[in-house]
Amino acid sequence: MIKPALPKGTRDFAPEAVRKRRYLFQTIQQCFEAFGFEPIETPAMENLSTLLGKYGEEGDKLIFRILNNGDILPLAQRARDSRELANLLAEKALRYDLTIPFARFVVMNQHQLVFPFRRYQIQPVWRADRPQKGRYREFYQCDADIVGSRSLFNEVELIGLYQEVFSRLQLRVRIRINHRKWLLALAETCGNAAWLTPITTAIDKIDKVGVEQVESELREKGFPTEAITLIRGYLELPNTPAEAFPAVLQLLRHHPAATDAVQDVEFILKHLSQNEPERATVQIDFTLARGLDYYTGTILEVNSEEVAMGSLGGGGRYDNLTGLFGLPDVPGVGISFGVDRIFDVMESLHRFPATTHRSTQMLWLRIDDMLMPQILEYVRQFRNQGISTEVYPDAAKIDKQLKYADRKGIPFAILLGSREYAAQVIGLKDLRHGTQEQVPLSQVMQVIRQKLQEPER
RNA sequence: GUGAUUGUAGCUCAGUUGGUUAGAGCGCCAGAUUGUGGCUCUGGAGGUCGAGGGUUCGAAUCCCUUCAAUCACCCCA
Repeated sequence: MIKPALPKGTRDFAPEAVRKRRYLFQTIQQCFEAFGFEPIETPAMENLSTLLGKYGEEGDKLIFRILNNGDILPLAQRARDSRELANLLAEKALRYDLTIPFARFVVMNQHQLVFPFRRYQIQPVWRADRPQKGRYREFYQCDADIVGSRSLFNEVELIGLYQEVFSRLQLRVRIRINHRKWLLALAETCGNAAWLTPITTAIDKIDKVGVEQVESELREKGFPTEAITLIRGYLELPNTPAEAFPAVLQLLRHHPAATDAVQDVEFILKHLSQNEPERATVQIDFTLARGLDYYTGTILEVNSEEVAMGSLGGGGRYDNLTGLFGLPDVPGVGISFGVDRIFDVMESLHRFPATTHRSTQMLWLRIDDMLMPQILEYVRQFRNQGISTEVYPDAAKIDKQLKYADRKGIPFAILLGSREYAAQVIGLKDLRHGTQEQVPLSQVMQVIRQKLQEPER
């Protein structure tokens, strides 16, 4: 016997979880559609070469590779080390995110698409990460991107989209915004543009480890004292727009990139809707880094205000994503929703609406098989009316049948046995209140339909 | 890739310095009630104590190895 088990970091979803997840997908999808985004889908697997090198060195390690079919031994023998071996034996890989496959899609379909192209995509992605809280090896992303436009109104739109979705889900979140050009200007002001990556990965940790740790990490990596002083100043920048913009410009000595970034972020904040106070707040966070190498402008990240959890979504602007696939000068900006984490947050806050539970509305009990033809006919009629209906299949005791209805949360059970038939009625039992009434056979459809429309008490 | 913690019934967990036949609650099945769920009562089924090895007269308990899960780091949604 094989012990039943799942691969690490993957999950089954029971009926209730699927209903709740669908609620999230539907909410997000409705918002995407309301904002005029169009759906696309791409394959679960891509050519390995499409994905390699797009997510940084760490990212490459986390790509799930698909072993080639056929006789792999001769190929394997040509490899000189395990890295080469891996690339020889796998030509395909599972997609790591939705953005790179989207870039490939845009290049391959560039002549058919209408630009600026707004697309959304809701599909699973796979990462060979070690799983932990809020982190899975198979999870869904819901992406919305706008490509073919440099306008900052796109950023304004996408932030509005975040606000709309989380407002509909009744989750309190904080949207943080930063700009890659500030980080670039910081690196250059420190003396070396190549320091961008070590600086950003170091300061990204500030929330967790604090300023001291960040500084000691930089010192260990051999950063000069002046650079560390500058970075400390950067970390201590105020975050209200009125103070932040002059301060960052002064700190970075009016570096042209820093000036660009100030203009961009100022523009975006100015155009965000101001008169809806219940919406998620947007705040400048100079320490927000985000790993993915392709971002060049604005970067965004969403966090719950209510539950400690990794980010619920993120995104940013990339000015040359399709350039990697031979189509230069297609700027874009996009955001992603992490449904699996949003699910965990909603679940821990019991924030799913009650309507996600119910499925079957009524159960017809199997009491007297002589009457089953008639029961099946009623069932057919109710189903045609869109009322979700079941018949208990086994000739079990009534209490077992009722227990089934109770456990499944079915609100109504209907008894039609020989006694009822003799009186030309059915027994209509309301499981929620424990009441039962008799309804004449001639009025069954009418009375029950009315019952189901009554508001729940 | 690195580190820590935990593995006992379907689930959540007890289990004494190593000592007889490993327990509880919940759940499941049956009965009390041959046509009425939830509540109650009675009874029953269900265990390779994660796996393998070692120490011992004797191991769920001590030691070693291994596997798995969880959490944290790195990184990320």
